[in-house]
Amino acid sequence: MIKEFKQHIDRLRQSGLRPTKQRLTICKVLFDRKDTFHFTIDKLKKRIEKNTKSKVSLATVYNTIHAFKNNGFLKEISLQGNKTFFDTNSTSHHHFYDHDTGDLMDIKNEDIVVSKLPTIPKGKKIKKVEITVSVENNNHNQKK
Amino acid sequence: MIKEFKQHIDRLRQSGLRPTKQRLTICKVLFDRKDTFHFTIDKLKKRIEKNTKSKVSLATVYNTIHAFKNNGFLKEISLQGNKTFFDTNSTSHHHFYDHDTGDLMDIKNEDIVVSKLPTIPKGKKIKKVEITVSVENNNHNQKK
DNA sequence: TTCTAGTTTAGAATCGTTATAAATAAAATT
DNA sequence: AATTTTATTTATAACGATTCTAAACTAGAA
Repeated sequence: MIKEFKQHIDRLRQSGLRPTKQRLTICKVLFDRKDTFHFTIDKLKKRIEKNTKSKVSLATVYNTIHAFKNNGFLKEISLQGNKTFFDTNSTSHHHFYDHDTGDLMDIKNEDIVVSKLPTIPKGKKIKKVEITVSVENNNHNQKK
Repeated sequence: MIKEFKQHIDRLRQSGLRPTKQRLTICKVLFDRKDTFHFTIDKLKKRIEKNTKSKVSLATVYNTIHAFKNNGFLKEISLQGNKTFFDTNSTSHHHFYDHDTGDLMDIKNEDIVVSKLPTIPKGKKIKKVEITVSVENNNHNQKK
């Protein structure tokens, strides 16, 4: 029972976050799976409701996701439009964005190479480089 | 008088948009200048109020900017967080995002080279590639 | 001049997110 | 183990950005 959560408890403690019931519930939903995935707050809330008996308030979902993001458990993804996406893959990587379906897919860091970068503004340093490759169906804008 | 707007009227007509007073006012504010720039709807509204006698309702600013974007007069810029930026430079290019000040700066297309791209998902083609280089002050996270 | 479809407008509605402040729970102290 | 402290959770209010609505207006066509 406790064992099930041992790793999550440790990780939370290491970041100075108290391992509360709610946070462990969210950890389970986010991290106890083989593959990483992308989500919006809204979708996560629904997934929690569907997959666990615990109830977590919307405010807590927001609080927790931000705490997780600030501690490097999650990445926030920049996308056009006003939807905010998060990614349980917190390693350095990039994304395909499917314009037709709204799907996001990871691009491994080694599958994309930037061989020339512009001069960085004076007094500044690079914090991160984000690349989004938008794709669409082959038959877009086809003449008949 | 009319001459002043001739080019804007032509461009609007070519896109099937009626050259209304409001659209021409916005065209003037956006395009009658030497340099391109980045803006939010909010900032544009204020600029219109300050630089012209005409008044344009907020709803019309939204309508017009979306029409302009859909017709390729403007680019929408993807950034983390929920602020939506537009760019009067509609040519293909990328951006520096200054994490400390919130400033956006253009990166010319030729100043950044992607020499390896991942395999595109089946049945899809690339629509666009967007690169955002986030920068921050050199002294960030410095130990004293 | 009249007609019609497109456009503008103020204001209401909606959406995602953050703030508030009271209740609760975890950890530290006794 | 009881008490105190501090962090966390919660429902709900508030907020800012954006979209919707439907009535008034206007450009261009007939």
